[in-house]
Amino acid sequence: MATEPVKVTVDILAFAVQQGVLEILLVKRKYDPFKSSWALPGGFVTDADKTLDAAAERELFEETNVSRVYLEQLYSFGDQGRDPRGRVVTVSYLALLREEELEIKASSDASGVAWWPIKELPALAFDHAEIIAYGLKRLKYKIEYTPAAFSLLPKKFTLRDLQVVYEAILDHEIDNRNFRKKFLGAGILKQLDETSQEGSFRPARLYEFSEPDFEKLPDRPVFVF
Amino acid sequence: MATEPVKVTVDILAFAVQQGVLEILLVKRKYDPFKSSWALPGGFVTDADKTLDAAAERELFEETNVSRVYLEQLYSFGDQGRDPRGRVVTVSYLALLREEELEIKASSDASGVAWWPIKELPALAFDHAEIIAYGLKRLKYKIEYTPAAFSLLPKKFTLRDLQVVYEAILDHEIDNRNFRKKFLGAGILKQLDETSQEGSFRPARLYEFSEPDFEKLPDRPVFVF
DNA sequence: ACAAAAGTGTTGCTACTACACCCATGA
DNA sequence: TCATGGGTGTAGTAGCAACACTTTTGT
Repeated sequence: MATEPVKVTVDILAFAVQQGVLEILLVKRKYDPFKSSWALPGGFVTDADKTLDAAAERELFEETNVSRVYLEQLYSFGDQGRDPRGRVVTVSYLALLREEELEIKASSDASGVAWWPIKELPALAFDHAEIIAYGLKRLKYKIEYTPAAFSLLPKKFTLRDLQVVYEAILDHEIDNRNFRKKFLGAGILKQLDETSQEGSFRPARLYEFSEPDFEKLPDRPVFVF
Repeated sequence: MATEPVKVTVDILAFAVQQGVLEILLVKRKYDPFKSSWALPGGFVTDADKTLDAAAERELFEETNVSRVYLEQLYSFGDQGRDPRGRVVTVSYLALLREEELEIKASSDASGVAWWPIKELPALAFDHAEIIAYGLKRLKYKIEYTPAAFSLLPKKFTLRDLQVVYEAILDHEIDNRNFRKKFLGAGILKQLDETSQEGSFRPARLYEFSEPDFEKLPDRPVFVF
């Protein structure tokens, strides 16, 4: 049973919704293989990483300087031949970033790190197109069955902001009356006394997600539109 | 960035429902670490395994002599210290076996391979108790949102057989009128002209799962009870 | 005729969809 | 006063939970 050593990487699917568009973070590869192709941020798991989650967190931080984001393991890819350097098993992670936090990214090595609209992806290294397709499916599912969408919004947001996130990810329009009814009825939003003034029209009320209220619900609500 | 080599294993959570009880397949370890503890079947990924799925299939076959079963990747575990031999990343798999096929298992090295009721597990090696807990959660979810339950039943089954599978996995009783109504209404069962005679009482009609009919449905049915 | 499991309907309620107009604000 | 996005209600429908008795068979 002598076997070539296997290498393990974590790759991160970092999503954000910016100006109503769902985008994913990609890096331009500096070395072969796939030199100067776009690829998912990620890298090898090291002894310093106590857990796979920690490795993903570290890799994401190295690219974006953002920490404390929503991070969740998705799926592992390990087909032979997916990396020309040898057997590589990649554990993929879903990360959800808030638009407000994205400025920070610029402070990292700006060259070769960019947000790409999910509908206009460039050619990708390795099997990363396949990994993104899988992750996108999971993301659509997650916002319908978990409060994951709030990880893409600032602490205070309007109902319109929330709806924009759902529409960007699900890729279709939603009736705003039904949308608001479901979220307001779910009892997981705390209405604030503040409003958001965006232009010369009626200001929108701000809300916060209430994690404790969510946890107290007898059954998990479903946000299917 | 010199790093100890990482090893990758696949471990299989093989479930079956026998006499109305949900059971999982465990093996008694022959070597250290955890010698003679019970553990999940599995082993290292080798060069001969073209994919991780193939590695899981191979490992399962080696323990049970069963092939062509439902097999699906669940989650990867890679905390430092979970294996005293070094950094080991384990990709866990869910396998669903039909009661009828289980005889075959005896033909494998009988010593140290056994089915354990999920509610009466022995002490387990490594972090396998945690892996099983995770897999069980996923299994409960899967039978409510996918036709996975049919992978635990023979090709021909009665509605009672199907209900027994749901009750064993969900671990609670279900109203049989509502249960039958939902499945008969879903349009995914083909009623056969045969019946199953089990004793001195009314014979039950046999059904088959119709995969094509399931695929043709406009939206996925939900089997929540 | 009896024991055992198979099989069957209804009612009330909840939750969803579809749909169009008034409100508040700054310019 | 106008332009802009914020915010609201209802009616019809579909699907679910709760609930108990009759049917078929072998002995």
